[in-house]
Amino acid sequence: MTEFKPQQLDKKWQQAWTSAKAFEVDVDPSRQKFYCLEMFAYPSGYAHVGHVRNYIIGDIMARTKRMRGYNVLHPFGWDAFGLPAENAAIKSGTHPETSTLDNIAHMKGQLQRLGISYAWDREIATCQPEYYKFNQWIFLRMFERGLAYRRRSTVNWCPVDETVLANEQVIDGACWRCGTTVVARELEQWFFRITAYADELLKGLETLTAWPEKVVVMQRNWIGRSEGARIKFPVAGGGDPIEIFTTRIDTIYGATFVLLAPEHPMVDRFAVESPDSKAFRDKVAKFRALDRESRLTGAIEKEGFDTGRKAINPFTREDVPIWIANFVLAEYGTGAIMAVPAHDERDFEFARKYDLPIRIVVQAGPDTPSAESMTEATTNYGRMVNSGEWNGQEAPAVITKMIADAEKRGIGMGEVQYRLKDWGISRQRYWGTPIPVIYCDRDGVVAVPDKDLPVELPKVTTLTGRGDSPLAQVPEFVNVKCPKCGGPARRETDTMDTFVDSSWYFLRFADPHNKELPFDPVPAAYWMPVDFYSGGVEHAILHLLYSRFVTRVLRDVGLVNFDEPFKRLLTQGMVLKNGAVMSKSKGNVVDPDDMREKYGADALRLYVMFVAPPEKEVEWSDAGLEGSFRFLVRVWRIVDHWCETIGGEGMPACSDDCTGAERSLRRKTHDTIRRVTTDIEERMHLNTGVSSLMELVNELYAFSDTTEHGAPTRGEPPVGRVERQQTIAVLKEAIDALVVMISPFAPHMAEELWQMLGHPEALTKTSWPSYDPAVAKADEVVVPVQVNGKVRARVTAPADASEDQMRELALADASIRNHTTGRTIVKVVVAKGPLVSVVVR
RNA sequence: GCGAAAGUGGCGGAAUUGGCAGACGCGCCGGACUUAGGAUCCGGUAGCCGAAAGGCUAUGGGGGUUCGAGUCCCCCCUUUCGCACCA
Repeated sequence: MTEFKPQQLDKKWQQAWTSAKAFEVDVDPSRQKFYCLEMFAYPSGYAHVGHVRNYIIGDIMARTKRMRGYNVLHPFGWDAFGLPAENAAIKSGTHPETSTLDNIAHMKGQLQRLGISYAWDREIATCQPEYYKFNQWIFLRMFERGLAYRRRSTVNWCPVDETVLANEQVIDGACWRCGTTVVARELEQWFFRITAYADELLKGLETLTAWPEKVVVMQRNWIGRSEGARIKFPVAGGGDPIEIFTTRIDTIYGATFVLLAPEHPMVDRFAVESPDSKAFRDKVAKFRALDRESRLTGAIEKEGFDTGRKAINPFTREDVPIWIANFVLAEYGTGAIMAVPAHDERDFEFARKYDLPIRIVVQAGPDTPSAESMTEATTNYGRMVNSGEWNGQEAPAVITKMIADAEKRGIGMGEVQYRLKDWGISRQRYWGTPIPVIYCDRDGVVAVPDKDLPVELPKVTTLTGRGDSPLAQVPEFVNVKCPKCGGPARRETDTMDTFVDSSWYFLRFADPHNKELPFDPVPAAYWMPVDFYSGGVEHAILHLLYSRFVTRVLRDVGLVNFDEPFKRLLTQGMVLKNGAVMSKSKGNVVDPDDMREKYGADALRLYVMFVAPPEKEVEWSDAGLEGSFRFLVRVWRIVDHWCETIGGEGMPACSDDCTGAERSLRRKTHDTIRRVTTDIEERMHLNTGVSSLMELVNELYAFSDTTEHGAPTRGEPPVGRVERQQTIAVLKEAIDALVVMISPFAPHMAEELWQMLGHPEALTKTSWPSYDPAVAKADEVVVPVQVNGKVRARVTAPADASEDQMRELALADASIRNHTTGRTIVKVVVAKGPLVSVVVR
């Protein structure tokens, strides 16, 4: 009897794997590859069980696929740039690089102690010049293609902290740090033209059949494609016409006024031309401020005012008033809309408030409400009325015709609008990738030549969090010679959004040490795309959309030969403690190191997989962890009990000469192989995979009870011995399979047991057991028999019984006869399952 | 407000294609072993009626389709998540 000492086994086998380089891999075109990836980590300093759940999920997949014969790439890295490290530096004075590298070292240790099977030779950290050099390289390729460009844009600005805030850092319109109301500020910003790929990103979603539907829908909505028309409304009194965007040109005869966003360029002209331009301007200014706040805080009362000007509806040729409204968005469409109060809820609300005319032009139902009596807009498609020559036609068919008509008359055109906007990547921050651009008075915006990459981040020692970009305060960094003319020039001092770093790191893993290119196309073509990607659903849009975009850009650059980087996606649920997400500030963190010290890495791994399916949120339970530990001890004990008798090489294989109990154990073994394999590989239901293994263990205990020495008990258990060769063979088959299949979950224990069973080769080199359907097939089946939908009896039938045989057996059963005598049998259904259903009257 | 997902024992959860509801685990109850048991092994455990055999009721609520519904359809309730004036 040997004792299960998980802490010792953890160390022993982790060292063995490292020195054997068990998880390092190379390109091997003769073998099928499998790229298993978990979203890399922000090095916050410690990983709690919520984080490591994701890594364990990936590790189950990686370890299983390895034993299933695949050449498995399973790398890990660090999303090492970012605000928290910089903010910590402002507070504590520790340089972000120091704290980041310390954090990485600690977290790496945590993951290694959990036995996650990473190819650590491929580890990357985005804050290393060797990595971010290629952020810059990719930026330059995008710059060359016009996909990286500069323009003024409005940002969130905190006037007290004197810095730009990301949208997520604005809480109810105020700065998250000091509570000051955020103001809009115009800044020159770099953008990536993701909108150029909008249609492609949308279409590509259709190919992502192994992604959660939810994520696909979120991306689709985020891209927000809508087809419509751009229509010109001439302004009475001359000048440029107002262009509006609409998806409902079929309602244009009901457009009784036009609305402009407060930021619309024409507003300033109207203000100048207004009789009281000061009052006009004041009202606009109020709206502009209000509008910004409304978008940050949510809903706000619709307000507007009449400009006093008129536009001409190009279809009705009527004069319609032009108003300015706070709910019209400047950044969507043309920043101007035609208002159709009868058929748009928002326009209806606005028209009622300001007593503007309402005209019904679509008859959606049999009732015809009057404009005066209607209480809400009717937004459905329907038959057109009050629409001149178009009367009687119906949307959506008529929409194409009307757009064609508008095009013919030169007053408009069909147009597609997206909700998706270009990706602003400038950050007025220190801890990120410098944007590789130089500004020269003579040559303007000049790209840093490839040979000068990387533009290294200088070591700034005093970070205050105030003022503009910290890099602007480093003269040695800022002042350079223009690469074109050699004259004095200035470097760009903004850094890149860290989402740039994470939008291609999965490609770098294919070739992580390349000094010339982000990666060589050949290994990338072998390893990519990622076959299995898991991570938090919070990245459903940003990271995953950016990655899909950058992958396509690199395809157009010629580095990759596919469109979609992630074949299968799993969004794992969070681990809660006391009903809340774990966080340092809440003090409800479960530290994997504590759990591991108490129960060992395997029990923790097993518990986290057993408690619920990976997608689901779970509540942490110490008792549950204890239960998983007990199960491992139970496995240990039964294997230990038998290993002397069944272990070693050259043992006989199972034959057909089985007793009933042996048959039944073999059946269970093979059925378990089938279930566990599909649970892991196909369904990713790791919890039911574990429960199948538990059933097999229960069966092994029961089987052991039938042998002369009984099941193992604590104290002085007898070593399990049997004489019969077939019993030994059947036990060996079951126990070997059990140990291999439990190894993804409990790799340290499994390796030790495998060794105790006398196998000379490490488990990491072993093949997954194969499933024999003939063995798993039962000799006889229990057939439930229903009478009028209720199970009244169970009859035993041969496994290959015909429908007729089953029907006869069912009707002959005594208790079924009790339910059928004196009644008429209307129908007997024999269903697959099998199951017999009798209908009586 | 709109959209999506979910709701199953005391608890976490199973039920793969419309076919035996509650696998597996936690907890609880009992037995064995024991000086002892908070260890281990074995057994029981949805609720109600019944001595038992057996029966009845049960997958948020109400209807429906079907020989048969946790699963499909309609209405309602609750929870969670996403979007939130995108014209």
